[in-house]
Amino acid sequence: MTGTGTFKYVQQRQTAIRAAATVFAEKGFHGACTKDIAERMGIKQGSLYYYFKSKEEALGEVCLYGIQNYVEHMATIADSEQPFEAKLVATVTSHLSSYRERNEALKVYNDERLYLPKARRSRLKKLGSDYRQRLEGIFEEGKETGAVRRSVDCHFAAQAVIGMCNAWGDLIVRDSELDLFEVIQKCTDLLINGFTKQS
Amino acid sequence: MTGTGTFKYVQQRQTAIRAAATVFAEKGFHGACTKDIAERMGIKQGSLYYYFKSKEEALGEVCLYGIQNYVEHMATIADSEQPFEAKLVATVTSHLSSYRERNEALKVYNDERLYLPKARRSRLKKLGSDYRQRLEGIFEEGKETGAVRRSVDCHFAAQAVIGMCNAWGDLIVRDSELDLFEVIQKCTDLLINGFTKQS
Amino acid sequence: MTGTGTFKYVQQRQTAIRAAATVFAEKGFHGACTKDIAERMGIKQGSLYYYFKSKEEALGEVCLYGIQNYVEHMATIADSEQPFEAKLVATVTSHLSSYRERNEALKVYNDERLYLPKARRSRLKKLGSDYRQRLEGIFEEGKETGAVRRSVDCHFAAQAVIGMCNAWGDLIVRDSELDLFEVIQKCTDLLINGFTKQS
Amino acid sequence: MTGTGTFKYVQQRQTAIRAAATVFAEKGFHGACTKDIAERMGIKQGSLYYYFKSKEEALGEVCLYGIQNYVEHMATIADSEQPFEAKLVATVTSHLSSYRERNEALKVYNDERLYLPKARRSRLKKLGSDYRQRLEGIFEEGKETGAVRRSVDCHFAAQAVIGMCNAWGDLIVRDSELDLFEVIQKCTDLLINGFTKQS
DNA sequence: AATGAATGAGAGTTCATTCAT
DNA sequence: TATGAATGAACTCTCATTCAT
Repeated sequence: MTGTGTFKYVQQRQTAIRAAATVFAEKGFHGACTKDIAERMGIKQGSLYYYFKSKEEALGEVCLYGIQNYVEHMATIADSEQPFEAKLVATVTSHLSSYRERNEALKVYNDERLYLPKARRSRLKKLGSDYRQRLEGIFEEGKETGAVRRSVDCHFAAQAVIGMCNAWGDLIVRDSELDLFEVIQKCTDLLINGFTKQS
Repeated sequence: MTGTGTFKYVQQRQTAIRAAATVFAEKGFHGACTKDIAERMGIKQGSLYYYFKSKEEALGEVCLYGIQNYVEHMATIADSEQPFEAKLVATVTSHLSSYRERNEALKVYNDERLYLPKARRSRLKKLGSDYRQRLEGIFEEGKETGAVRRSVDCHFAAQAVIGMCNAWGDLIVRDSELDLFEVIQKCTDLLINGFTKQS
Repeated sequence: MTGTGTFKYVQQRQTAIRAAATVFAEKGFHGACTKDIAERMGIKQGSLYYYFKSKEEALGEVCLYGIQNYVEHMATIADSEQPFEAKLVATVTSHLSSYRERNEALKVYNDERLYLPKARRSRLKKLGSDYRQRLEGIFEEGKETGAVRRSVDCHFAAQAVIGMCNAWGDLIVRDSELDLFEVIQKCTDLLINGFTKQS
Repeated sequence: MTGTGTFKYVQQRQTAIRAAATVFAEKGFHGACTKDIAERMGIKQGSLYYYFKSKEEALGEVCLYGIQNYVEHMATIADSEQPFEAKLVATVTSHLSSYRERNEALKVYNDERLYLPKARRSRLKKLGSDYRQRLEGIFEEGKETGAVRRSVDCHFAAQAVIGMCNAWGDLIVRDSELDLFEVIQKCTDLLINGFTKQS
């Protein structure tokens, strides 16, 4: 790996990451083989190793790519000056939209990251924790302004939002006909109002 | 294969299924190897094939074991004579409790079933659909009795409940210290009331 | 690797070690391939791994096999009650005979042991040092009894004997027509008398 | 390939040969890789092929470089007008000094030459035989002048000298603290007088 | 004179699976 | 009912080599 800096190199590496994302998402890390990845980007199997030191490194890069900018989004949302409900909508929108755009990479992050070597996994974990903590912060803010019920456990709430988004994310990835905005709207409605009739 | 029906045979097969569940849950179907499964139940690799025709069959059995009685529960719940909210609580309770008892098998069903050959997968799918449809039914009933808001999309609602339960199920499997009943209570609270202040 | 204790297992493993010795001796560790080893013993490549965890382990076993009983011989010789010259003859005989019997394994020990992982290498090194030290001891004894000139450096002498035996060992392995006893006799003659005319 | 004759080209090729020598000496021919060689001389892997047609050719050049001038030395020594013992000292000195200067190349010649294609190997072999024959000649001369015992087998003697020098050469390469002249002196002492007390 | 990119052959290793015992 | 031994296919990874630039 010499031409690490070249324009073409950087570009091809991106292609490789996306190809890996697709294949890992479909077959899982262990079920996928490097040949599939290489073929998907139009090179031969061995050539993949010009871009990744190992299959594992490819997984790492895919995971990183998957969450990176969705974690960044969250920072923007959390720091913005909006009422609670707007922030919640923004969060769900960002999260689910990510699934449409970086669909596979995000799915891979969720399902396969645990096959990463410890060192790499904990670096990613930090990013994930940041995300959850900021979301918790949004709920706490909501409690202070009175938008959120006092009885709500903010830690639980953040986890639940993430869990639900990921569950729907899976469905979104699998079924490309799903109307993204409908899902977003219904999710936020559930999170805000629950299913039962308001008295 | 002589004593296929023997008591001991049946019992050992159950042991095998549970061993497979554990191993598949931890390493995924492709990441796991038959040797691991065999060792976990104290027999040698080759002997596994006395109980399963193939690794794939083992996966099938695990998945079936994973959802079987939780689907049956649902039938009971749906057919019972209770108000909407009670049925919802019962559903969440049943679903999450399953994760504590058959934890791994259920996780395997969720994460690995797609590696099953088509025929087998669609048989399981039917069970899954049954489950979702009955849950949808509960929501529709709720609407009729006025317990559920008219604006709620029952299909979406059922999916959302399942998604959230699975997301928490994952956490439950991973972290055995989580208080199951607390989770159940908070989930139902969210589903019923949402997070925002009731007016 | 289960049947570690079986008779057949132990026997086949020995066969494997000898096959590996032959192949490593001929092509060197890195130049050899596991397929060659397997074929030489009449099994398929993959089956080799029933007997060795890795190619490297095979190398380790070959090296051990190569020096083991020749180190043991040396202990017997050193502890025996013979005059210096008899011990020297015995040493050269034992060393060179080993090359005829375990020819390849010994060659492999000499040429390839440095490709072993550190841990294993140092365990072998200890055996080698033992050998040299005992040989040194023989020379020191020789000095005391007056058989060896006072000016001789015993450390150097031991090293030289070993070096010469290995050099001839190589030739012996390569050329199976060489008369072993002639070589032994000439070597000891050189070591005892040198090449020049006695005054 | 335009500037094949250029001064810079010739010089770089020498650098390449020496780099190859070092790497082959350390890892063996098959254990070494062209990337290592390239890196050691500060160029990229592919660029090596500007200087060598193949890895094998590199090995050939290294071997040649290794023995060339030490064979030439021998011619000078053999043709000189000196008594036997002086010639023997000169031979040992030349041989062992070579190890200090061209250490790796000579080691490579000894250990790896057999991986050369036949044609090239036999060309080198001729050089080696020349060397041995001239050395044999020295011993025969010695016999005629009465310096060497009549009972000595000249062919064996030459072989033994070479063998011992190579064995010590190995140690010299490995341990750079060894006092070269001490080794030379002790070797010649052994070859001339043997280890036992002169009567 | 040198390099980045790619290739393809082959290596070591793993593993589901089979089968005689 | 279970096992030891073996297999063969698949997979990851390495590397000598090529070639346009």
